[in-house]
Amino acid sequence: MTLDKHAVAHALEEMAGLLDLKGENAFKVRAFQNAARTVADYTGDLEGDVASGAFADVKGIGPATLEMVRECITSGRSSALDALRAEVPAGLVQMLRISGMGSAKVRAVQDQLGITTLDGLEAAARDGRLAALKGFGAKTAAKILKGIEFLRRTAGLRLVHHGDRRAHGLAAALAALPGVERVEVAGDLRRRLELVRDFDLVAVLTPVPEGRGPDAASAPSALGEALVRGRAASAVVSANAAGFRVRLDDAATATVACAPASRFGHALVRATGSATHLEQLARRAAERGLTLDAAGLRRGGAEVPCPDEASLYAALGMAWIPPELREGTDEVARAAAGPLPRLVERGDLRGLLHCHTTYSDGTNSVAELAEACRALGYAWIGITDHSVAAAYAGGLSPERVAKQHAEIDAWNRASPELRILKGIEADILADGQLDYGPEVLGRFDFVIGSVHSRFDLDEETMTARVLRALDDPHLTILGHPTGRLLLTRDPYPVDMQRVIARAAERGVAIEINADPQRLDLDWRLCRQARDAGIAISIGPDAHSLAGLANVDIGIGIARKGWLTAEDILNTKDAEGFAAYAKRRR
DNA sequence: GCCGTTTTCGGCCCGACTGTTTTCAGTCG
Repeated sequence: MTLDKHAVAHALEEMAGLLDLKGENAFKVRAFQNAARTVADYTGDLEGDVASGAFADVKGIGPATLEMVRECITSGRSSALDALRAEVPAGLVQMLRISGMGSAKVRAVQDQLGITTLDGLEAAARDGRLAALKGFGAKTAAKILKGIEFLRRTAGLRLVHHGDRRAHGLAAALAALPGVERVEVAGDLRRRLELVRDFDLVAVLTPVPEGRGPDAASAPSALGEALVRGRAASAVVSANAAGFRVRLDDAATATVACAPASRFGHALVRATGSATHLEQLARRAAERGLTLDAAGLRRGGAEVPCPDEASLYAALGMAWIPPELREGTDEVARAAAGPLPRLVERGDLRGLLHCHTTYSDGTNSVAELAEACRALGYAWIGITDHSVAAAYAGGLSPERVAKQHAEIDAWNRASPELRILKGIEADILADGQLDYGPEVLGRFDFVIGSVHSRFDLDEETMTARVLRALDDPHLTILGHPTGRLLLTRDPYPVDMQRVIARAAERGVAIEINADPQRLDLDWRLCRQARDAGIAISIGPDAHSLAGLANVDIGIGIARKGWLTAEDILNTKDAEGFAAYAKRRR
């Protein structure tokens, strides 16, 4: 088994963490982090280029990182990583994920208290031993306790794009087995929830011919065992005629419902809907003299065939409900009352908003991003590098802004088929001001304003900060409005009700930041924002060409929030979007 | 560990903030 580029990048990242914990040179640590990013962002054929030697010429890849990548790709493991794993306790690696704990503090805990587990750290934080350490104190101990609580609360969850890769890998392995006709990924992933724990799949099995006994090869338990033999799963947890459940290598489980083609629609609906959605469907069925449960859809004793989902919803007298909506809010009642709105689709987007170039912390040039967007079929792109206050990200001085604008003007003169709009992701400072003055802000076609620092303000102060930014007539879009980093950091405290009201009043759009770590605006607030009259933008927050694909994750969130093409700013043409941005000035 | 070159070792993104100190190390974005 070999590793794909994401798994290789993850291995390099883990290597960096372990080296850091060992007290290695910080630049050596960064070299592995840089290599991880280089691999994750690599758009070429990684396996082929490593084999041919071309990958050795990539900037940031040297002898040690090349060897590690090569080994991961050819053998699926890294001897250097295995050696370090044996040396550094796993609990220390977990501690690195606690906000406020870097390698220095973790090492202090290990060296001075002999603690190497989260449980041990928690006990020391509670009984005062931690606060007594040099460089620690009561506030640090309290912050670490909060961090441990966060880790426990999010344990076992994974980001949606990681879930996609894992589930589709399993689905492919299952689909390759004899007797399996079709496999679909269902469950939380199909509903496009931002975080997923376990997986649900539906498999259509080849029917057993009349008069012949059950085909051992395609019985659910046999399929589960075949997955384990093929190392796609680690163990079969349970199995019966209707399906099986396997454990994956990381303790998550995958439940596979097995159905004949005539009941595929029913199985997919069951495996996709939230519990509330399924209860509402069952009530609806009962109202119409039908029975809907795990066994199928029946009228009297007779099964109603559901070869696809539409036939099941039709039998219940309602329109097919897109999977993203099946959360048990009001989608069943709405679908029963009439057709649902047509949700936004990738093909509706004409422009791409929010991406970073080499001018700040992106890895591709303006021209490379523009070229890639043209190839993806976009008509325009809004470049938004970081602004001057974001020093860590190489934020643009006014002089660099002028240089970038000259480059964009040259592109636009030479390449009319894809227009570049001049944007900026301006920092919202602690007092709510944007970090450029009106003169510089006025040079941009549009401005995204985002909070990137001082997350520790209380809710009142933070809300006032964001409201003041919304008052700035240069602001076009409020970027990632709560600052959350899924599985890493909770949202900062901000009253989103007041933010939505003020954004509506001022005519400022709100972003769905489509970075899978953010997905912020949360889908649960999308309808409310739209109903208040707020336009929504979908921003990949791309820092590389690979990041442009974030848009697809963002589309899932927008759909989950019931948004249509008309609600989304990116569906405008370039002139329409530029005019939208100008009207507040 | 990687880069870039004045080709063999010095520099690597950096400023603000916090909690700890009582002048600064550690963390963050």
